[in-house]
Amino acid sequence: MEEEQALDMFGALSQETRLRVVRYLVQCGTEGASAGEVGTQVDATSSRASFHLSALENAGVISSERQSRRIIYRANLESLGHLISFLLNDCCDNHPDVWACCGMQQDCR
Amino acid sequence: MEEEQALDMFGALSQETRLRVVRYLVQCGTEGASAGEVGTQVDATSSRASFHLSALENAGVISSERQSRRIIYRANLESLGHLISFLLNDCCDNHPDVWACCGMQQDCR
DNA sequence: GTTTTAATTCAACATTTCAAGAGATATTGA
DNA sequence: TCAATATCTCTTGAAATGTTGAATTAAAAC
Repeated sequence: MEEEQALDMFGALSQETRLRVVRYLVQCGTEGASAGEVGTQVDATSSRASFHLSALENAGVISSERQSRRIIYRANLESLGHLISFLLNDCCDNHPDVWACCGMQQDCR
Repeated sequence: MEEEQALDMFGALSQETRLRVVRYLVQCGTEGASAGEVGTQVDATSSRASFHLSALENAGVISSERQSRRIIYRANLESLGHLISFLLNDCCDNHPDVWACCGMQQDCR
């Protein structure tokens, strides 16, 4: 993963409402959820939800698809995985202590 | 890990200079590095380095220790590990697809 | 075509963050 | 104590971010 995208993703995840959105969308799985549903779930007005959804989409954390009059958002599990990999490998240099704090053995890859 | 600390850590990591600081400090290992060294390494003025170092310390990403006239900073590998664990478990609900993108098998814990 | 629903965009404002430099504080050694 | 070194704090101004409500676009139903 490019450093630039990692920075964008960290920025996207560093906001309470957006983190709640991500969690909710991960729960929703492949079904995803419409902008309206997401807004209701995270207790945000429609414009606020829209603002944060597009911030998350720009950072690559989630993706969207139009389905008739609604727009369905889904968590982008692939890029979230890549972000974790970036943290673990690029930033933390694959350090055993970091692995240990994740509850993993280093030889499990 | 508390959500609040995760938010703080994501915010701390979402800035280019600070991410560079973290990477450098991880490289330095238990030895750590002084504020001056870090500033030189990441090409920042002393006040800027100090500003970002304290932001990182407040977020719990790094820790510091005074050694006579210098202050030695070290990466906090434990909290970085916890952050990864938070992403993997709390946010991504331990989803197999996320594990796959990290290059790991799910049964390796 | 008009209305309804879903979502986005825009403008305004407040808040936060960042960079740079000047000055303050703490530690050491002469 | 005084000078030198290392680091932090404060201030300033510029830029980015977050919230709100109103206006706008898009699709569907009548």
